[in-house]
Amino acid sequence: MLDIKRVRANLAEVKEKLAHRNEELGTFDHFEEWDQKRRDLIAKTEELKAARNKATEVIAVKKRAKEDAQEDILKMRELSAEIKALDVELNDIEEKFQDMMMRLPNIPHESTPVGDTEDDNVEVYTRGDVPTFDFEPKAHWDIATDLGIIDFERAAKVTGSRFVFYRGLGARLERALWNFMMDLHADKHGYEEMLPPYMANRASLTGTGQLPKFEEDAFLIEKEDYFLIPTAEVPVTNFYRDEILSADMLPQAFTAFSACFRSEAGSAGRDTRGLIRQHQFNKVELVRFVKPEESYEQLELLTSHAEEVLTLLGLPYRKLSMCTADLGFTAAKKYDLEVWIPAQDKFREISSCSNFEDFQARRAGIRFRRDKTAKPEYVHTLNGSGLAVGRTIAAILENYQQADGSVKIPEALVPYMGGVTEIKAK
RNA sequence: GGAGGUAUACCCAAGUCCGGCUGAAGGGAUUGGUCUUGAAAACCAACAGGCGGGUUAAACCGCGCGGGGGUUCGAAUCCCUCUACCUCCUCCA
Repeated sequence: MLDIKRVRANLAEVKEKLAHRNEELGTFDHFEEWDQKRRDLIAKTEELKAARNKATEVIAVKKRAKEDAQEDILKMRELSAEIKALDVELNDIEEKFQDMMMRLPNIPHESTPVGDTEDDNVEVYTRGDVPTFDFEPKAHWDIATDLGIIDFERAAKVTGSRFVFYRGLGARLERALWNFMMDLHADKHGYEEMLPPYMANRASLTGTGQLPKFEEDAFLIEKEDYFLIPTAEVPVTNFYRDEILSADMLPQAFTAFSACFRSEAGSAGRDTRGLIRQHQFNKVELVRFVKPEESYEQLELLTSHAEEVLTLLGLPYRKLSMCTADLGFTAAKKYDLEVWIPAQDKFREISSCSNFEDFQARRAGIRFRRDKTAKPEYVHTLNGSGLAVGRTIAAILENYQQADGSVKIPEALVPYMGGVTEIKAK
């Protein structure tokens, strides 16, 4: 959520900055009107409540002295009714106002390129060598199916479309990958390992920004009103919801493996084949809680941690600075890492690393104190995929495929594969 | 799933039956001070933080006893509801 005072004081500037986002701004046009009405009502009700508090004291004193207070009580009856009516009015405007604020996207950082479409994303650099093949490279779904390590058809039977079975060395490769990633982040990059719940409540999804605007993207367990997490970002960021941390706890970094669940509403027909867009996929997530003044250097750091996974796996990738139109709802700045997918002859997103500044912290109430007597301030939160495991499998299968249909295992993974160096057809 | 219990400030805890000098006793922790070569102990003092309105800043005002709603002139206290935790039974990886 945006800081209401900041929006009020810089309304024209905020409008200008949000205009470059590819987002619906809903009822934002009413900001001034509703903000004023809301504050007027607050002033009025609080004035009456102050009067009520005084009058109540008078009655209490009379009652204690066994005097008659009937006249005061009758007057108070009217006053209370008036307060009640105004409170209803206030709650109504408050609800509309809060809902409007919760549906406003974050303000882009000044270093975020301004743009209108994804074509305006800025390439920061490309790393690694795009492989050349002296044969026609196959798509990963064909490679995997031919090797018998992934079964799309039976998953469709057992569950439905956009689900998958990994089997044999495919399942092993998936497990090897997330173990490799978790070890790298926990042992080398200094993240604390975390294993979160795979369901989260409404307050948590609101805290990280999936709700109220994007409810249709999530799977809901109606009976409990729990959501299947779309990313470990949700439970891990909300770990500190409604808490005040001490400054010496910052920066704090967590890495979490989880399954992720997305309804992919609105993506019908896109990436229908293969591992790129599944309803359930595994991901290793990186989350950082930091002081405001260091969040941009922390974004570079976090992004470099995600990049190192790609580097160690020998996968060619490029780093994009996402423009205002492609930022996502919650981010002030975002880097996407895109891995080379040979059969598609293009780079595809495999990691998103974002600085949310205080946008999530404000929604989730995550604060810190610089010292014992200081006022609490909002932390800045960041996260990034380190990496999406399914898409990494797709990239490995395609980039490491051989003419005979076998796939070499990247060196860094061999120890995690029990020494297996290639996957061959049986 | 069944039966019962609990939720008060950083922690512990009184108050709830019987609504009103309790926005909250008491203890611990913490912070500052006295004493001491230093520390401990002892003693003195401060200690609801937070959110919202308001203000250049203050003052000031409102909210607040797990969350939400209700009754009442007035709610920590009465009623409803939700949530979390605890005990016992049942079931279960």
